[in-house]
Amino acid sequence: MEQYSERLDVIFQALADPTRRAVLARLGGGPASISDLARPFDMALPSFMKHIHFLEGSGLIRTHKQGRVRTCAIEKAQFAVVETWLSAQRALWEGRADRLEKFVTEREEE
Amino acid sequence: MEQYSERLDVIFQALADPTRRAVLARLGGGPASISDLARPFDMALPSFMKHIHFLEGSGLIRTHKQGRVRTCAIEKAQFAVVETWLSAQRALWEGRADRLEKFVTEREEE
DNA sequence: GTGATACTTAGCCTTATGGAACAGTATTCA
DNA sequence: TGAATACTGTTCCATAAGGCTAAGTATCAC
Repeated sequence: MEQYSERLDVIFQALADPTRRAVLARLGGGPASISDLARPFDMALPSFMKHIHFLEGSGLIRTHKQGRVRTCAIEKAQFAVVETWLSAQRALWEGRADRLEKFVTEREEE
Repeated sequence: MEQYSERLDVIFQALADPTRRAVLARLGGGPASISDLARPFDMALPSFMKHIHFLEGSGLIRTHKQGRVRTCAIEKAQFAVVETWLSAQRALWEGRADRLEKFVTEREEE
Protein backbone atom coordinates (compact mmCIF):
# COMPACT_ATOMS: atom_id res chain seq x y z
CA MET A 1 0.00 0.00 0.00
CA GLU A 2 2.99 2.25 0.35
CA GLN A 3 3.98 1.67 -3.26
CA TYR A 4 0.71 3.12 -4.45
CA SER A 5 2.40 6.51 -4.45
CA GLU A 6 5.37 5.21 -6.42
CA ARG A 7 3.02 3.75 -9.00
CA LEU A 8 1.42 7.15 -9.40
CA ASP A 9 4.88 8.72 -9.75
CA VAL A 10 5.79 6.52 -12.63
CA ILE A 11 2.39 6.63 -14.31
CA PHE A 12 2.15 10.41 -14.26
CA GLN A 13 5.76 10.64 -15.35
CA ALA A 14 4.97 8.36 -18.27
CA LEU A 15 2.05 10.57 -19.25
CA ALA A 16 4.15 13.73 -19.04
CA ASP A 17 5.82 13.24 -22.41
CA PRO A 18 4.14 14.03 -25.75
CA THR A 19 5.80 11.15 -27.57
CA ARG A 20 4.53 8.68 -25.01
CA ARG A 21 1.02 10.14 -25.01
CA ALA A 22 0.98 9.92 -28.79
CA VAL A 23 1.98 6.26 -28.57
CA LEU A 24 -0.86 5.63 -26.14
CA ALA A 25 -3.28 7.38 -28.46
CA ARG A 26 -2.10 5.24 -31.33
CA LEU A 27 -2.36 2.06 -29.30
CA GLY A 28 -5.86 3.09 -28.31
CA GLY A 29 -6.80 2.09 -31.83
CA GLY A 30 -5.24 -1.34 -31.46
CA PRO A 31 -1.88 -3.12 -30.99
CA ALA A 32 1.12 -2.23 -33.14
CA SER A 33 4.76 -3.17 -33.60
CA ILE A 34 7.65 -1.01 -32.45
CA SER A 35 8.53 -0.02 -36.01
CA ASP A 36 4.98 0.96 -36.80
CA LEU A 37 4.77 3.02 -33.66
CA ALA A 38 8.13 4.66 -34.26
CA ARG A 39 7.56 5.58 -37.90
CA PRO A 40 5.76 8.92 -37.33
CA PHE A 41 8.51 10.20 -35.07
CA ASP A 42 11.67 11.95 -36.14
CA MET A 43 13.72 10.12 -33.59
CA ALA A 44 16.41 7.42 -33.56
CA LEU A 45 15.03 4.01 -32.72
CA PRO A 46 16.98 3.52 -29.49
CA SER A 47 15.60 6.83 -28.24
CA PHE A 48 12.11 5.75 -29.14
CA MET A 49 12.65 2.41 -27.43
CA LYS A 50 13.33 4.23 -24.19
CA HIS A 51 9.83 5.61 -24.33
CA ILE A 52 8.41 2.16 -24.95
CA HIS A 53 10.33 0.77 -22.00
CA PHE A 54 9.15 3.61 -19.84
CA LEU A 55 5.55 2.98 -20.83
CA GLU A 56 5.92 -0.71 -20.16
CA GLY A 57 7.55 0.00 -16.81
CA SER A 58 4.62 2.19 -15.86
CA GLY A 59 2.20 -0.61 -16.73
CA LEU A 60 0.32 1.54 -19.23
CA ILE A 61 1.26 -0.83 -22.03
CA ARG A 62 2.38 -4.42 -22.26
CA THR A 63 4.57 -5.88 -24.99
CA HIS A 64 5.30 -9.29 -26.32
CA LYS A 65 7.91 -10.42 -28.78
CA GLN A 66 7.25 -12.99 -31.43
CA GLY A 67 10.08 -13.71 -33.82
CA ARG A 68 11.86 -10.45 -34.39
CA VAL A 69 8.76 -8.30 -33.94
CA ARG A 70 7.70 -6.82 -30.63
CA THR A 71 4.04 -5.97 -30.45
CA CYS A 72 2.71 -3.38 -28.03
CA ALA A 73 -0.79 -3.08 -26.64
CA ILE A 74 -2.44 -0.72 -24.23
CA GLU A 75 -3.15 -1.87 -20.68
CA LYS A 76 -6.47 -0.24 -19.98
CA ALA A 77 -6.61 -1.31 -16.35
CA GLN A 78 -3.68 0.91 -15.43
CA PHE A 79 -5.56 4.01 -16.43
CA ALA A 80 -7.95 3.29 -13.61
CA VAL A 81 -5.19 4.15 -11.16
CA VAL A 82 -5.22 7.69 -12.48
CA GLU A 83 -8.97 7.87 -12.39
CA THR A 84 -9.04 6.62 -8.83
CA TRP A 85 -6.60 9.31 -7.81
CA LEU A 86 -8.67 11.97 -9.54
CA SER A 87 -11.83 10.74 -7.84
CA ALA A 88 -10.14 10.80 -4.47
CA GLN A 89 -8.94 14.32 -5.10
CA ARG A 90 -12.41 15.42 -6.11
CA ALA A 91 -13.85 13.74 -3.06
CA LEU A 92 -11.63 15.95 -0.92
CA TRP A 93 -12.97 19.11 -2.50
CA GLU A 94 -16.44 17.92 -1.94
CA GLY A 95 -15.80 17.24 1.70
CA ARG A 96 -16.67 13.63 1.31
CA ALA A 97 -14.52 11.15 3.17
CA ASP A 98 -15.95 7.74 2.79
CA ARG A 99 -13.85 4.62 3.23
CA LEU A 100 -12.19 4.24 -0.15
CA GLU A 101 -11.22 7.85 -0.57
CA LYS A 102 -9.87 8.05 2.92
CA PHE A 103 -7.80 4.99 2.29
CA VAL A 104 -6.39 6.29 -0.94
CA THR A 105 -5.53 9.77 0.23
CA GLU A 106 -3.92 8.56 3.41
CA ARG A 107 -1.55 6.43 1.36
CA GLU A 108 -1.12 9.36 -0.94
CA GLU A 109 0.11 11.61 1.85
CA GLU A 110 2.60 8.82 2.62
CA MET B 1 -4.36 24.61 -29.80
CA GLU B 2 -0.82 23.40 -30.25
CA GLN B 3 0.01 24.26 -26.64
CA TYR B 4 -2.60 21.83 -25.39
CA SER B 5 0.08 19.18 -25.42
CA GLU B 6 2.51 21.36 -23.51
CA ARG B 7 -0.11 22.00 -20.88
CA LEU B 8 -0.53 18.27 -20.44
CA ASP B 9 3.25 17.90 -20.18
CA VAL B 10 3.48 20.30 -17.31
CA ILE B 11 0.32 19.11 -15.56
CA PHE B 12 1.31 15.45 -15.61
CA GLN B 13 4.83 16.39 -14.61
CA ALA B 14 3.41 18.32 -11.67
CA LEU B 15 1.39 15.28 -10.62
CA ALA B 16 4.39 12.96 -10.91
CA ASP B 17 5.88 13.96 -7.56
CA PRO B 18 4.61 12.68 -4.19
CA THR B 19 5.29 15.96 -2.39
CA ARG B 20 3.24 17.87 -4.92
CA ARG B 21 0.38 15.37 -4.84
CA ALA B 22 0.35 15.57 -1.06
CA VAL B 23 0.13 19.35 -1.29
CA LEU B 24 -2.82 19.04 -3.66
CA ALA B 25 -4.50 16.60 -1.31
CA ARG B 26 -4.01 19.00 1.56
CA LEU B 27 -5.33 21.93 -0.46
CA GLY B 28 -8.33 19.84 -1.38
CA GLY B 29 -9.48 20.47 2.17
CA GLY B 30 -9.10 24.22 1.78
CA PRO B 31 -6.49 26.99 1.26
CA ALA B 32 -3.33 27.10 3.34
CA SER B 33 -0.17 29.14 3.74
CA ILE B 34 3.24 28.04 2.51
CA SER B 35 4.46 27.37 6.06
CA ASP B 36 1.42 25.31 6.92
CA LEU B 37 1.84 23.30 3.77
CA ALA B 38 5.57 22.83 4.28
CA ARG B 39 5.40 21.79 7.94
CA PRO B 40 4.76 18.04 7.39
CA PHE B 41 7.73 17.71 5.05
CA ASP B 42 11.30 17.11 6.07
CA MET B 43 12.60 19.49 3.47
CA ALA B 44 14.25 22.91 3.40
CA LEU B 45 11.83 25.70 2.61
CA PRO B 46 13.48 26.82 -0.64
CA SER B 47 13.24 23.24 -1.89
CA PHE B 48 9.61 23.11 -0.91
CA MET B 49 8.98 26.43 -2.64
CA LYS B 50 10.13 24.90 -5.91
CA HIS B 51 7.25 22.47 -5.68
CA ILE B 52 4.82 25.31 -5.01
CA HIS B 53 6.15 27.22 -8.01
CA PHE B 54 5.89 24.15 -10.16
CA LEU B 55 2.29 23.58 -9.09
CA GLU B 56 1.44 27.21 -9.73
CA GLY B 57 3.13 27.09 -13.13
CA SER B 58 1.05 24.06 -14.02
CA GLY B 59 -2.13 25.92 -13.11
CA LEU B 60 -3.15 23.29 -10.56
CA ILE B 61 -2.97 25.84 -7.76
CA ARG B 62 -3.06 29.59 -7.53
CA THR B 63 -1.39 31.67 -4.84
CA HIS B 64 -1.78 35.15 -3.49
CA LYS B 65 0.37 37.05 -1.06
CA GLN B 66 -1.03 39.25 1.64
CA GLY B 67 1.47 40.83 3.99
CA ARG B 68 4.23 38.30 4.49
CA VAL B 69 1.97 35.28 4.07
CA ARG B 70 1.38 33.57 0.75
CA THR B 71 -1.82 31.58 0.64
CA CYS B 72 -2.29 28.72 -1.79
CA ALA B 73 -5.52 27.31 -3.11
CA ILE B 74 -6.39 24.53 -5.48
CA GLU B 75 -7.50 25.39 -9.02
CA LYS B 76 -10.14 22.78 -9.67
CA ALA B 77 -10.69 23.74 -13.29
CA GLN B 78 -7.22 22.59 -14.28
CA PHE B 79 -8.00 19.03 -13.26
CA ALA B 80 -10.55 18.94 -16.01
CA VAL B 81 -7.71 19.01 -18.53
CA VAL B 82 -6.57 15.64 -17.23
CA GLU B 83 -10.08 14.28 -17.23
CA THR B 84 -10.63 15.42 -20.78
CA TRP B 85 -7.47 13.67 -21.88
CA LEU B 86 -8.54 10.48 -20.10
CA SER B 87 -11.95 10.63 -21.73
CA ALA B 88 -10.40 11.10 -25.13
CA GLN B 89 -8.12 8.14 -24.55
CA ARG B 90 -11.03 6.00 -23.46
CA ALA B 91 -13.00 7.12 -26.48
CA LEU B 92 -10.25 5.74 -28.68
CA TRP B 93 -10.46 2.31 -27.09
CA GLU B 94 -14.14 2.35 -27.55
CA GLY B 95 -13.83 3.21 -31.20
CA ARG B 96 -15.82 6.35 -30.77
CA ALA B 97 -14.64 9.42 -32.62
CA ASP B 98 -17.12 12.19 -32.17
CA ARG B 99 -16.15 15.81 -32.61
CA LEU B 100 -14.62 16.72 -29.28
CA GLU B 101 -12.52 13.63 -28.90
CA LYS B 102 -11.26 13.90 -32.43
CA PHE B 103 -10.27 17.49 -31.78
CA VAL B 104 -8.45 16.66 -28.60
CA THR B 105 -6.55 13.66 -29.86
CA GLU B 106 -5.48 15.34 -33.05
CA ARG B 107 -3.86 18.09 -30.99
CA GLU B 108 -2.46 15.42 -28.76
CA GLU B 109 -0.67 13.70 -31.63
CA GLU B 110 0.79 17.16 -32.47
C1' DG C 1 23.78 -19.11 -46.27
C1' DT C 2 23.39 -14.11 -47.40
C1' DG C 3 21.16 -10.02 -47.00
C1' DA C 4 17.72 -7.35 -45.18
C1' DT C 5 14.76 -6.43 -41.25
C1' DA C 6 13.66 -5.51 -36.47
C1' DC C 7 15.04 -4.62 -32.70
C1' DT C 8 18.97 -4.30 -28.64
C1' DT C 9 22.96 -2.94 -26.11
C1' DA C 10 26.28 0.29 -24.83
C1' DG C 11 28.13 4.63 -24.32
C1' DC C 12 28.03 9.62 -24.60
C1' DC C 13 26.08 14.29 -24.23
C1' DT C 14 23.08 18.12 -22.54
C1' DT C 15 19.45 19.74 -19.82
C1' DA C 16 16.05 19.32 -16.19
C1' DT C 17 14.75 17.90 -11.56
C1' DG C 18 14.81 17.64 -6.69
C1' DG C 19 17.42 18.39 -3.03
C1' DA C 20 20.79 21.37 -0.07
C1' DA C 21 22.94 25.66 2.22
C1' DC C 22 23.24 30.44 3.04
C1' DA C 23 22.04 35.05 2.86
C1' DG C 24 18.48 38.60 2.05
C1' DT C 25 13.91 41.19 2.22
C1' DA C 26 9.64 42.43 3.97
C1' DT C 27 6.04 42.22 7.70
C1' DT C 28 4.34 41.85 12.09
C1' DC C 29 4.57 41.94 17.08
C1' DA C 30 6.14 43.57 21.55
C1' DT D 1 13.01 50.15 17.42
C1' DG D 2 14.27 45.54 17.49
C1' DA D 3 13.33 40.70 17.22
C1' DA D 4 10.89 37.15 15.23
C1' DT D 5 8.31 35.37 11.30
C1' DA D 6 7.49 34.18 6.53
C1' DC D 7 9.06 33.81 2.75
C1' DT D 8 12.61 34.81 -1.42
C1' DG D 9 16.86 34.75 -4.15
C1' DT D 10 21.08 32.67 -5.34
C1' DT D 11 24.14 29.16 -5.99
C1' DC D 12 25.52 24.53 -5.82
C1' DC D 13 25.21 19.44 -6.31
C1' DA D 14 23.86 14.61 -7.78
C1' DT D 15 20.92 12.05 -10.47
C1' DA D 16 17.54 11.21 -14.01
C1' DA D 17 15.54 12.23 -18.57
C1' DG D 18 15.65 12.44 -23.36
C1' DG D 19 18.24 12.66 -27.21
C1' DC D 20 22.29 10.81 -30.23
C1' DT D 21 25.68 7.28 -32.77
C1' DA D 22 27.73 3.00 -33.47
C1' DA D 23 27.84 -1.67 -33.17
C1' DG D 24 25.53 -6.16 -32.03
C1' DT D 25 22.00 -10.02 -32.21
C1' DA D 26 18.31 -12.62 -33.84
C1' DT D 27 14.75 -13.66 -37.54
C1' DC D 28 12.93 -13.96 -41.97
C1' DA D 29 12.91 -14.15 -47.07
C1' DC D 30 15.24 -15.73 -50.89
